[in-house]
Amino acid sequence: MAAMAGAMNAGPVTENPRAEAQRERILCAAQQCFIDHGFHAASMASIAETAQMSAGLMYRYFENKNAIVLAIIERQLEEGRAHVARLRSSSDLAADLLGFFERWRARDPGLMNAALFLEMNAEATRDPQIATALRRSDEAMRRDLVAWLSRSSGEGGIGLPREVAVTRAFVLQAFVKGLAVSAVLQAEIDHAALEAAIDAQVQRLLAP
Amino acid sequence: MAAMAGAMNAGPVTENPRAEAQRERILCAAQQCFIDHGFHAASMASIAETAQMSAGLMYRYFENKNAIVLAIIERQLEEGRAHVARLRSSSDLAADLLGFFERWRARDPGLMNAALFLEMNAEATRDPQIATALRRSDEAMRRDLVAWLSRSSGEGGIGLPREVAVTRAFVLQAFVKGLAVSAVLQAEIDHAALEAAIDAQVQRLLAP
Amino acid sequence: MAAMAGAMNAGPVTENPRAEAQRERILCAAQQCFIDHGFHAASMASIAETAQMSAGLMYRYFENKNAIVLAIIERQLEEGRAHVARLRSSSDLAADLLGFFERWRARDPGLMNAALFLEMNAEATRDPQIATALRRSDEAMRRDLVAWLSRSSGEGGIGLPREVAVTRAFVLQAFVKGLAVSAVLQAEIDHAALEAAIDAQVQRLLAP
Amino acid sequence: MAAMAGAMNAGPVTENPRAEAQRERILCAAQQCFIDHGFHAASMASIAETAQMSAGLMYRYFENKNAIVLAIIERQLEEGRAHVARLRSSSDLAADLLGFFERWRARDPGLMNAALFLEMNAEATRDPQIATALRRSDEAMRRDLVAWLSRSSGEGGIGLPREVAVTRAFVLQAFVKGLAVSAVLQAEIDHAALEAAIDAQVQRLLAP
DNA sequence: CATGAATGAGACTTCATTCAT
DNA sequence: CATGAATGAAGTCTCATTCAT
Repeated sequence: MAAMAGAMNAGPVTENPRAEAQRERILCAAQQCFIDHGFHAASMASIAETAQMSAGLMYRYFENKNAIVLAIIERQLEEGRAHVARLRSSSDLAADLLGFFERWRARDPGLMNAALFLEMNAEATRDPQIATALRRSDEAMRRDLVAWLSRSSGEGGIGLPREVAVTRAFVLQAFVKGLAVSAVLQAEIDHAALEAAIDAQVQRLLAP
Repeated sequence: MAAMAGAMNAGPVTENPRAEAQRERILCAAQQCFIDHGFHAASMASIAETAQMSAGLMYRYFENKNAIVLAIIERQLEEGRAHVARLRSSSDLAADLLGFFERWRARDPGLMNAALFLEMNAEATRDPQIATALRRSDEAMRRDLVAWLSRSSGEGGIGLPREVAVTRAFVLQAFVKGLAVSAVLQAEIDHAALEAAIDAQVQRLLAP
Repeated sequence: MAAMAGAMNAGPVTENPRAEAQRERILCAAQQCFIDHGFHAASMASIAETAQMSAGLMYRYFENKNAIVLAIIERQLEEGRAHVARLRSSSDLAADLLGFFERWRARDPGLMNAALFLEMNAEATRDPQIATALRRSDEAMRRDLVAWLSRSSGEGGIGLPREVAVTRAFVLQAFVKGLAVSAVLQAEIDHAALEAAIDAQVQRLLAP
Repeated sequence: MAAMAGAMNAGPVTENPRAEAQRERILCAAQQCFIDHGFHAASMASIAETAQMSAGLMYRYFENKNAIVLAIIERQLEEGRAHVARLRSSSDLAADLLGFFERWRARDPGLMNAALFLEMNAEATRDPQIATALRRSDEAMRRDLVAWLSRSSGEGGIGLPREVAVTRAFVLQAFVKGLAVSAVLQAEIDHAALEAAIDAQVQRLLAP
């Protein structure tokens, strides 16, 4: 079973390591360019230059510029989802929220980039493929959230009734997204006070 | 104060009504195009067609495409700020939040468009002019919010201590922004339950 | 009636003389380039240069390179058809055939170009739009031919029975096309002898 | 004579059978691709894929794409010429012409392809190498034709005077080419009537 | 004031060809 | 002998912007 699961994920990686490394190089470069200039303004030429390869070569690994955009989006979404899976307690959550905010504000490159996140949501309004990807990821995250909220506290959950958990998860997601938006303006805000406020919010959100 | 603010904006309005009408036509067209295709993908030609005028004429009223983008952004921000100014009680707030969410989800054309809002925030990351505009608007809204939160309830406020109000305002803003983001995916959500959850959030947010 | 017919043809011409002149410039340039390099090898840039305008401008008058190709094809076909309409007697035909051959061989620019004709037929094999255009023109020419062959000689026709005329028209068309193909190699051939041979062929083709 | 002709072509065949097999694979693939997409639109990559070999390998057997085109043209010409060599009587000729037409129309892969034939003639207009190849083949076929037409009927010929034969051969060639052109449009035509018409044409063409 | 024709830069993409492995 | 990754040039097309009319 574990082997199978491994095989399922490893498939493309191990099948052709060289190709996968190239895809990786392209995606990293693309991510940088998209962050710097946006999906539309970033040119294939600039991505190629960042990836240190010819523009034509990228078409061996991606059908389209659009395919690259999609891949970047999927990637960022997966990364975001991984964070949710790690939640354990209410104090975790408050700390995480504050942590995310600070890292978004600092434009930590290891995290889902806030500007990219906003742009992909805006684009979802117009591109059905992106909308589908986003919706799927959004729902998956909400499912994880609901599972965590409705699990008993003995099992590392919060112990909310299921119906309540669904709406709370939605509100929580909205709050997280809002922190991402707020982070892009890099407003100066008192850290300790913010921590208290977020903490209070979270308390209420997780209360029965 | 109100007079000053009015005077600052009124300049172009009273100077030349004809020109202002033209600007208005262009901005309406541009807003539609930007919503439909995004800031970059919308072409000057499509805006001109929507505005039923020649492409060249637009350059008589706006220096370039970027100036139109900026103007649209300022416009949307002003509109958003107007809503905040009307807040009076905590029940107002909860109802407003739910109302905004539903109208964003329905893509109500009379409201600040969610996709546009996301895109302008993303763009603020890259364009200092947009960043400044957004930051100014954001701070103004927060000031209004803080004023309302810290005014005594006898004067139609909430009566929070000033230091507390500042952070609460920030958190509240984040929550509103998050609702805008959440609205673009048009997820199905139980309306009554959401109302309850938002209400509870607001209660906490406004509690002493 | 004449006025109507005039209006019908003049439509695009008189509607916007400037635009029509530009289209004409483009088409002339395109024809030259297509003759010189073929439909595929001729670049939009080379056409633009020949037409002495920027490449981008051509897209104001034609949606596509393909649209230009199509227009050129239709144009050549119309021109070809006009010749058939003028046939009156069997001596006309023999003289015309020889005349066509010589002009094809000399690459007379005022005539349907042989290389272009071959290429468009080859392309008809792959592009349904071109196939349709060619087929329509081919059939129209054959109808004209049949009409002429089956009209009584008193009315300037040949007086063949209708069923016979149909096949003869087909064979005659094939022969004409074959002369076009033969012309591209510019073989040296005794003119007088060729005239006699063509004459004999035509005699037989028009005999009862 | 036959030995000499054989020797001229045999060079590469006997020198290295392996290499010749590879060339053959490439040429078959190229022919298919050229028929499907035309000389220009067919890519080396598609030819390589059809030939089930790497793109790079083809350059071991052909200097460049143009060399492949040339080889394909020579090949098709040889094939065409082989048919002429088999002519024996006037009834042969009429039957052959009809047969060719039907097979061209049906796009019989075993026969010189009509679209390819047209394209190579068009290209001969621009590429001197192709022109030379075509002219040589054309003349060779005409010589064969003249030989047959001027041979006495006792020796399986038609018995025309030589000067007459030259022109008749030219006209006959033109007619055959015309049938090839006509075949690409795949017009519906009454088979029996066409047979009669072709027969009559041929009668006249071979008459003294 | 208004038009829309015109330009030129630049975007995406394809492809013949080469070369390290 | 064979591969296929890599390149660079070239091709089609779009678009913000200008300017003669």
